[in-house]
Amino acid sequence: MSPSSTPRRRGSERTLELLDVTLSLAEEVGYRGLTVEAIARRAGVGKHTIYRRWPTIADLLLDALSHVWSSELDYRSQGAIRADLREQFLRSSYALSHAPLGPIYRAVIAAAQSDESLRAAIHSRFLKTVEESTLERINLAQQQGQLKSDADLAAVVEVLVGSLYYRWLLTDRAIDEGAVDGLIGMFMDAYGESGV
Amino acid sequence: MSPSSTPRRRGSERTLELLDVTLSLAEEVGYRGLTVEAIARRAGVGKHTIYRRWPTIADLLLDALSHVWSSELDYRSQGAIRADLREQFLRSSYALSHAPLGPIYRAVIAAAQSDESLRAAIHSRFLKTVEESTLERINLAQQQGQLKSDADLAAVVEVLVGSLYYRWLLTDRAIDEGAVDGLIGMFMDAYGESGV
DNA sequence: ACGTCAACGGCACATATCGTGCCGTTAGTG
DNA sequence: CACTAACGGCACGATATGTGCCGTTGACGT
Repeated sequence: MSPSSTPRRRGSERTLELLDVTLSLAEEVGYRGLTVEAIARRAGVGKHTIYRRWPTIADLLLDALSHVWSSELDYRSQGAIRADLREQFLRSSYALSHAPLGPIYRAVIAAAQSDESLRAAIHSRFLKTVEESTLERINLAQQQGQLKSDADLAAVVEVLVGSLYYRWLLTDRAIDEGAVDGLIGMFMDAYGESGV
Repeated sequence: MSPSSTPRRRGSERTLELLDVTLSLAEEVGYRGLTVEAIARRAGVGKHTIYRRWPTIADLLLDALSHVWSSELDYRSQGAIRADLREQFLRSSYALSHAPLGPIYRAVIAAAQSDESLRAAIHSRFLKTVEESTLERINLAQQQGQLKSDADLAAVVEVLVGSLYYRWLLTDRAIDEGAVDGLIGMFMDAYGESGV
């Protein structure tokens, strides 16, 4: 055969290839297609090649999430707190609502409902990061006098993040600009220093 | 045989029996045991008897949820808004965190992540009720002058409910008195009329 | 250039679940 | 007492999981 057909066996390159196949499956068939069999089939790979790398499909999906999500997490931190939150929430919400991140994340969260340690893994690998970066950003705003100084911001962050995830996971309402503006408006009404 | 052994075939009584078996399975083996096969096996019933009543397991679980949840939804509405919210949130959180409601609800929510219409069904059958009854209670408080008159309470309710569900579904933090008091404290700080 | 060996693809297997079909039995109705 | 629908039990095909086996391939050291 000509060298055009893909050569086999490439160690860690195979790993990236499998992550890409996982992402493209999520693009095309969504949550339902994210099985070990389907991924192996599409990748032209034995199931062992997947199980050798990830003990369960959840671990694969967690890595696939990391692979696609890294650029979404950091705040730009350059403008007013209201504008920065708005941009960050809209960007995150867009990612949640579209392939490939949306279907994969949904699949992991669904699986986590029957696996407490997976729930903890999701929280420590993703949600904790979201909470912490948001906390840093509003802590900065508080230091700059844009927020009341007596607010318990750590608790506030959980409420902000929770509100978005609730809407995403459990309602059929979109996380649109109206929803984000409403949430941030509420936050600023409650904690913004008047006049900011 | 003596009449002591259960007679077969009882129409709508069988339906209630199946709901009870579903609840007891959730008690004992949790989320993982909630399969049609397992329920049929424990009930000593052919699978048809289940499929004849509910097109999918999700529909069965929705009915089982209704069966066990009806008494948890209504506010007592007799005290101060802060105390009423506290009691209601703690009661709901306890139900979410314990069998049989917790495992069944988790199973339905997991299934709903791959089924948009199921997500809508959950929202309209349960979450909408929760949101509405909470909204009614804090609307009453607003009319009684316990809350600021310009607050957008409908949006606030989504945030309150979302915060509890987020913690329940996606973190390993318990919804304890501290969490509830923190949430309500934030709500009252933001919207309570000073001195209430 | 050649050997070695782990990674690999392909296949099969045991197990579990889903949803459906069939059949003989049983309970409620007229 | 006969009729009929609901029923329990069983089997089936389809699909997924996780593991085992086998022959092949490619990267690496010598």
